[in-house]
Amino acid sequence: MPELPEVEATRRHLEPVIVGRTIESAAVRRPRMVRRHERPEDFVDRVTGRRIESLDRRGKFLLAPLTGDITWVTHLGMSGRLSIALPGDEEAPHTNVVIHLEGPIEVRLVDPRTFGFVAAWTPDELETMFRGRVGQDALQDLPSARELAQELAGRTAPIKALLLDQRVLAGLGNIYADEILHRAAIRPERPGGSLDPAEIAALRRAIGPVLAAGLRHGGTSLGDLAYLLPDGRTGDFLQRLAAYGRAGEPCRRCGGIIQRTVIRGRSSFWCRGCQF
DNA sequence: AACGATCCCTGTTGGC
DNA sequence: TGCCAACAGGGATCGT
Repeated sequence: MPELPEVEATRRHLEPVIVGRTIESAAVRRPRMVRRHERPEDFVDRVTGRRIESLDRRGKFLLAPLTGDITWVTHLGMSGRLSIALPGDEEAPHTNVVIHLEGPIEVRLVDPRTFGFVAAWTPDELETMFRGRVGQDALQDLPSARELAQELAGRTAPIKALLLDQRVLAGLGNIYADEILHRAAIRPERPGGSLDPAEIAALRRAIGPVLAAGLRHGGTSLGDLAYLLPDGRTGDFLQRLAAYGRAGEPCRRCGGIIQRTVIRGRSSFWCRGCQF
């Protein structure tokens, strides 16, 4: 499922192809995929005729500023995928939004579970939507250990839940949160405020390498809902996971058995032997 | 304010 | 073998 590394892999794949091109039209096949607009047509109207100035990312959001102060925003949800195609290419099932660019080429949003979405926002709307909802990017703008300590101070929620909270840190999802906690040797159910400075430092140090490894291996793929790179390759990071999905298997670090517990309704995998 | 539960959605999985 | 309930999860929303 697309977390920060998968979204960044998508960004890097699309950027050289779509930046500088003008959006000629857009088609919304699943109205639900357009969020924060009164009508799906409002999204279409807002993006049509504008040129893509860049392709950026914040957390799991892809941001494409367009000429005329509108930003095309895309979130992949949990099963979303963006691909480049030529008009006439066979469409994958669940192709829910198609952006037609000059060329002509198409950007297709395929998303079976429709948890993803697109929107087109003004700078004010973007600011309003992100303020209080999306924190600093976990890869490009990682907060210092001191800043993290301030975020965690006094918090009673499990550190796992806080890592998933996009306001604390933007970009982590269930898989990478578990991997980061394993690398940092911290149990997921520990109250955020119970972490001492050394543990917070270890947690912070674990974030970069885990995300970089995910990015290096092309993202994580899970079964048939596999995250697919835009050109169709599957990532091989799944086989390299240390904790996620490995309940009952031996820990690669200490040989202990990986446990599965449910935190905030989400599966959490951790090692009883080396996470404290 | 912080926290936890619930809901949305559909393809896959696992148990009988 | 076949069927169906359970499961997966990011983010919005709501109740406490």
